[in-house]
Amino acid sequence: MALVFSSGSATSGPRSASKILNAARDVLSAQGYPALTIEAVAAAAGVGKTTIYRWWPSKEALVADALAEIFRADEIPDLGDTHAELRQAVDMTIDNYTNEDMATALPALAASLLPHPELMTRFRETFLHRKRENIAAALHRGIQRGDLPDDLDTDLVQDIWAGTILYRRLMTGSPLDTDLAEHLVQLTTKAPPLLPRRESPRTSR
Amino acid sequence: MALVFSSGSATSGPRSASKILNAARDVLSAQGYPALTIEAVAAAAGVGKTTIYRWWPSKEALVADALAEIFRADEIPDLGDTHAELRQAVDMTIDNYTNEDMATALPALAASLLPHPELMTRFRETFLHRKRENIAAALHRGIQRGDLPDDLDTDLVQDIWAGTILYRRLMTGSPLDTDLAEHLVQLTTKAPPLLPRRESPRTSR
Amino acid sequence: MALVFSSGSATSGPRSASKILNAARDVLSAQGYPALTIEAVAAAAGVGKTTIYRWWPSKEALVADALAEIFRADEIPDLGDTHAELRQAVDMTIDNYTNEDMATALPALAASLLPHPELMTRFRETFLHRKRENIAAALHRGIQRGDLPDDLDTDLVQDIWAGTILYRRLMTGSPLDTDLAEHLVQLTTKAPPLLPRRESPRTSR
Amino acid sequence: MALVFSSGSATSGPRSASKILNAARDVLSAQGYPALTIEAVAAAAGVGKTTIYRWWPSKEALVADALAEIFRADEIPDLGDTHAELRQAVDMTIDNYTNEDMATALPALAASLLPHPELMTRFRETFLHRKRENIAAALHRGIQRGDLPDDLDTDLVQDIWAGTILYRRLMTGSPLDTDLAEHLVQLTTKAPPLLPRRESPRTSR
DNA sequence: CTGTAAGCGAGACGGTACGTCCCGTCTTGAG
DNA sequence: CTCAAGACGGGACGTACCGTCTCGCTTACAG
Repeated sequence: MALVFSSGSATSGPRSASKILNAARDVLSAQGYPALTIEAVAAAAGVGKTTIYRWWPSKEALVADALAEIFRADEIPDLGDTHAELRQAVDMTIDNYTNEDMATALPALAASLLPHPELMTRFRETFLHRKRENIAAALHRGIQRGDLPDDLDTDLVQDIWAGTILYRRLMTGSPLDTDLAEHLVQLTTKAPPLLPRRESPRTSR
Repeated sequence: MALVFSSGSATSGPRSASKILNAARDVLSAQGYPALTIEAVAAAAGVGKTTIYRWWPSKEALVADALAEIFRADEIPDLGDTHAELRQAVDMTIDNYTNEDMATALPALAASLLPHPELMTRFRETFLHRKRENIAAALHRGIQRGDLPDDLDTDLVQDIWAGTILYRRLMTGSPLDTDLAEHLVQLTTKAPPLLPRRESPRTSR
Repeated sequence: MALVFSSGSATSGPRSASKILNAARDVLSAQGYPALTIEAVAAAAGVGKTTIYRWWPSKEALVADALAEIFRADEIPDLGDTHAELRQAVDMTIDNYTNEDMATALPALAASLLPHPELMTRFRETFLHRKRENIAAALHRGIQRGDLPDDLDTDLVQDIWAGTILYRRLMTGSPLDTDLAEHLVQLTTKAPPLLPRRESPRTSR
Repeated sequence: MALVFSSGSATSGPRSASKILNAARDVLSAQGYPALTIEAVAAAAGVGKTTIYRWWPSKEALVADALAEIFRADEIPDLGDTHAELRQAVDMTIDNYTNEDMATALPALAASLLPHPELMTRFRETFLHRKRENIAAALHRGIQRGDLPDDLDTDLVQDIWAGTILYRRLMTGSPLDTDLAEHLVQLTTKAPPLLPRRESPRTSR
């Protein structure tokens, strides 16, 4: 993922981009988000502040690029097993939020982008789009196999998955364990829970 | 809700507490979270900075108290209709995150409290505990009525509800409409998706 | 001379004014005018930059006040001896420009004020007015005694004295010794003025 | 005058020397000395910063060369009239300091060179030496004609002339008019010198 | 002709200082 | 005696230039 928040053209990227992004993550891990100042990153990277400001318009953009590099959005391989694939999808999301830096910084980042719709859009595309596409592909395979309902709302499924995980991380502090993962998967596969406008087809509790 | 983040004894509350908390919300609404500085609140409240620092140890504590006053955690009345009660619970959560100030400031607040477990605990108790108790009461009524499974994981239900709503507000920007509310309610009432620790009874994957 | 370039009211002057002005002169002496930065003065004074900027609008104003405190503008006592009084006047001027800090910083200061007529006016009044008044008083005593011509242009006399001294200090580097002082005095009192090393007071050319 | 402050050999001068020196004066006239930065000159000259640094070691050296090109140091022609020749000498000095750029930049330049004796020496030679030689020649003609005292201190005369003019320009802001010029000339030739607005009473040249 | 190296424009780079904003603490003066 | 007003030491902001450093691109001379 190539510096989508940097203002540099794709080709003439900053010479010290990786030095800077690594330093940003180092500072984040070592001292936490509040200590993640541009000056601290510049010092940690052995770089002038100017160089950072030359390529990233704000701390937010820098953090976004730094996190984007470690945000997992893997393709889900076709395992022939819908349940296994969905577990892999959920586990990937859990991984993303279990990562200390990500959990610390992502919500702060999202919160600080909220008032800037244009940046928010870039943020969504960078962080979420690819991941959601990949998971949607797995869900569609499940539908074609007949393991999932035809009219499954793949966006809602993903909102529930990621939302629940984020919420536990951010608000309740409940554990993100295999139990949770399994629950979230079964939420999709079992019964008719996520079918829009249906009269519970195969449901006979 | 009484100033749980303030360091003052419950009785000898600050004389200008409400002036200050109102000013905090005014600044938040008018100029956004980044502009919500102690100095700005003091100026808006016509109060010395000292007075604010006397009662709240940090900007976070002040914001927490300011938000706590407008965070809805109503008791769900016994309507005799499980579905209606659950909709009321979900709608209340949606209301909380639809409020502009809340949506702006709550995630930022939570993110900034993450590294301070002790404050985080206070935060959870203040904001979530009462609301969750009230919703749990409604869920238990549903269980007793036989409308919901005996072993429903009421915590997980609430994590899913609030998580999905927060996630859409914070990350995807998708609408929080009645469709979503209905989906979230049906997720709980229909089929067996949210039963904890089961060996997926009638499922042959 | 009380902080004429500071923006504080005369009464509520900065608490750390003298600490700051001393630090400014220390930095000037130790490291020279180019190193005389606001940050360096703040550090040397053990003071925040803010405190300096609160009271002085610019480095120039600060330097002006710092120099004003050591700029000599003494009253010339009535010695009954015109020649002695004028020597005292010239010596005072030489003293001012012999002082290393003054010689270094005054011309730089004046040069940097040139484009700001309003500041330049304040500068003139602060630095020159009192001194010139005092010297003019001595000159007028000389006129009344009949030692100096009735229509002596006291401004021009002073411009010549100070100008020659400044010019030597700034441009030619020639020494500012008693010879020069005597020449400058005799320029006013006697003719012909520009003969080197002579005793011959009223020597017919 | 050939780039005495440039570090290039006289022969292999910079191709764009005049472009750069003109640009320097343009910036000086248009935006003042504080805005006279290397980057601004480079931009105005359509030249890379490197090119400037290749030939001039510092901003001071560049400014010195730029000013040297417009600093008047003409030979005083033998007019057969001492008074007229001296007026020409004084007028030339006044011209030099009446020029807006010169008055702005020369004192700043001299002040900034003060702590660098080696550069200061080069500066004096470049700017002053030729001019002083030429004026000294005129003074010597006056001595030979018997219009000036045999033992006139030609250096002191020039220090007084230039010093008074510089001082008025830099410090008092008094006008540099023909009255002043005449006074300064008469200071050398006659006594008593410092009477204002006289019709040269005892003067029958 | 043509290669090749010096001179050049452009501007990235590590830095320093700027002047501002806000922090959290301390001091003062009016009611 | 309280408390608004705000001075204080400090840290980070985002900007402007500094002087150094690659980059390719002329361009002019040597082969």
